[in-house]
Amino acid sequence: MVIREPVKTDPAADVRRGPKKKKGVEVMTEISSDIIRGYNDTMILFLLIKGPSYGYEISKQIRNLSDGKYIIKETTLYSAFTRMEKNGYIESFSQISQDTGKRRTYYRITAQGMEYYRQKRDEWVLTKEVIEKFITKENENGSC
Amino acid sequence: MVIREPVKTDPAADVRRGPKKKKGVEVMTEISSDIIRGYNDTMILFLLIKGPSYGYEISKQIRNLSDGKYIIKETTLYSAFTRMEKNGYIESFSQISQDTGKRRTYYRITAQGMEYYRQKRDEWVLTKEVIEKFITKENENGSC
DNA sequence: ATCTTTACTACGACAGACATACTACGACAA
DNA sequence: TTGTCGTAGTATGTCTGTCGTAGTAAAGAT
Repeated sequence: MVIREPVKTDPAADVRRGPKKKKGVEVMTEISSDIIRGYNDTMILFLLIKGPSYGYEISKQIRNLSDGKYIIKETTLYSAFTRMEKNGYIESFSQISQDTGKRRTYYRITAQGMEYYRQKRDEWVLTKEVIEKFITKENENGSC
Repeated sequence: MVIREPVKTDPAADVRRGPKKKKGVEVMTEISSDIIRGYNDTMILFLLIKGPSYGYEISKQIRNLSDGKYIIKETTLYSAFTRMEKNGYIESFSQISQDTGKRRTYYRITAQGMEYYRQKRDEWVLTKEVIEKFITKENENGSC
């Protein structure tokens, strides 16, 4: 019976918990989960259009494509997979990778998934327009 | 004791339930609550920067500024007010309007609210960049 | 007279993101 | 040989913002 100490024992903790906040002069602007919400699916589908992939790879690709600005949480990613498979947007299949020889769960996009992606893309264009009407460029707003 | 019929008796129901979906050839692309989530506060604050206002007016201004593309739900709006007041982003005061003579709850933005708005604005710029990396322009993506 | 607009409030449900924690295996270093 | 790192996940429960539903109430329009 070991009393859990506040020592970091789990090496993968950073990935799960997200990047450390830089405490310093400048406040690190981070992408909040509220705005990305609902677009995680879109990002995953975008990557699956290029071909089947699996969790860990998708995760890395999102990090890379966003220049490290957005790191998707593991739980968010895998729950997105489950949800999208249930909705028929993706299909899973198990396969042994040629390089590691280990079994992994791959996902491929379906026709419905493509359709959903296109819808989300159109919605994005609309939403962007609307939100930008409420965003001042730097400090151009007269009253402040 | 009246058994509730499925007849629409409430005239304000449209505002609460949002616009009717146009059933026809083209599928109406609507802004989903998932992407606007978290930016309702930002939109409200943006309008309050220009001066104190109240629920109904804010609601109309959002509809107008977005050319009717986004109609905020009443419950969303008023719960946003409550939340933001609790967070210190806005202050409320009751006042009788000159025109109608009726008492209304007005809100004004605080310094903290301005700070929050600026943060959200910066976050938006970042988020937009990231999401656009995952959005293909129309059908330019090679594999489809 | 009844409908519409204005101006709210209350309550509960839902869904996506997240925190926390755990498993398992191979590589490589101290 | 112990420990850390990278890989590749699963399980479970919490939080929060949005939304559906349902009221109240008074002034103005038809």
